[in-house]
Amino acid sequence: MARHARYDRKTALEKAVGLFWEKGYHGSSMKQIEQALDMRPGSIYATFGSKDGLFSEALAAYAEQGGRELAVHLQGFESIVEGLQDYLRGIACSCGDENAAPSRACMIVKTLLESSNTHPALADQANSILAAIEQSIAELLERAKVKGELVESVDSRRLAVLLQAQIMGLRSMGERNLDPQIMRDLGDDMAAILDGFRTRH
Amino acid sequence: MARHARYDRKTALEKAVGLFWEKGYHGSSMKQIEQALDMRPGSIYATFGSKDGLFSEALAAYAEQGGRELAVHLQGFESIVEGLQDYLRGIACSCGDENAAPSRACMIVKTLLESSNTHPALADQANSILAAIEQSIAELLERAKVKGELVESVDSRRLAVLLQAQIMGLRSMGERNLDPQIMRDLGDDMAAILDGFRTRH
DNA sequence: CTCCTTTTTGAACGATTGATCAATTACAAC
DNA sequence: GTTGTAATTGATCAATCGTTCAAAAAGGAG
Repeated sequence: MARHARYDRKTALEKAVGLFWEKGYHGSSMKQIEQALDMRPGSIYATFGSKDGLFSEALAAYAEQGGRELAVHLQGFESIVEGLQDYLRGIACSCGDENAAPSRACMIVKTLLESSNTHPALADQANSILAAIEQSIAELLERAKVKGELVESVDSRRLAVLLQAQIMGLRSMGERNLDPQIMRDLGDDMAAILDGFRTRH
Repeated sequence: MARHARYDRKTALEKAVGLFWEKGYHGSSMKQIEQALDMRPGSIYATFGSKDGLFSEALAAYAEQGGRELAVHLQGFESIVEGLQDYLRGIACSCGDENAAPSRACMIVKTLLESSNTHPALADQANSILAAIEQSIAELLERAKVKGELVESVDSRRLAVLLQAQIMGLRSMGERNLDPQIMRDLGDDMAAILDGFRTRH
């Protein structure tokens, strides 16, 4: 046997997520990456292959973590719909916090907009992730429908797209650094949109 | 007197908008800019000062054109609210067209997300433009309220933010290249949100 | 300790970045 | 045609880009 790696792959990836999420793909130079990961070029290339490879893995890690967070969040709610509504309000609130995260906007959307006409491989990856998220939301809504939380006429896929667009808009709006109260109101208003599809008791 | 400029400033700016809108700030190199504008570096720098200066002017031109398009669009409608609803549906439709525009997503939002943590000057400009658009929408909604199209309880500013977030989400979703019918449905659903604030006769 | 393997290092690579400027070209005035 | 002014050109700049690799360093096995 021989020397063991000084760097934990997972830890390094988390740091990469932080940098890429904050500055984007083109906005993060290898020099900044070396500093953020505290790794020298050779180690980075031996571990991740290329800047593209590192970014791709970072994006995947970001998406996975985001999915986990949503799942955990929903566990705290009896009602799926109320869980989703609170999720929207939570995003709106976190956009008020200063320095809570590297960026308020979603890294996946940032990647999609940055690379759609310059870096097809990254755009494809972002698109796949967004499609998967949409699918997850659609399944959640379908379950909510079966549970009787949503009216029978709801098209789960269609409502999922509407909901995903709300999240995109909300988090992009967060990048504007508006007054926290304005953001809270926006979160409430978006949550209220779902009320229009709920069953009343 | 002497030689007159071979290039029309306005025409050059339109071409710059096309390139920057498509590829973003970091994604557009001076070489590509030279090609797109059919101008050599010296002429570009003599006319616009720097890449930053050119981008800034291009972004302003984009915003102005967008504002004009909204105003023209609304002229075709008796009802302000119906005009806004049709505006949303129009965006959703144009996202279905292939190659209709350099990009489906909004150049202002692309700029905000790309530069918020890397290029403060550009981010500030994007933020100012978004604030101005929000203000315009708020004034439109206020007029609609006075006209009796919207219920008395509507907070124009707050609804303007919700509406702007819809546009952001809708156009970002457009970048996903979804089925045109899905996009049309999304446009309809977003337009329907406004119905909740309308007065019924 | 001596080997052997693996990881880390940091100098260096060619390519490309945004930007500059002296030389050239084109036009208007006289 | 000559002159004067302004615009255009394209080679060229230093800096930075992502990437490579030979050499050094760090452990486990014998």
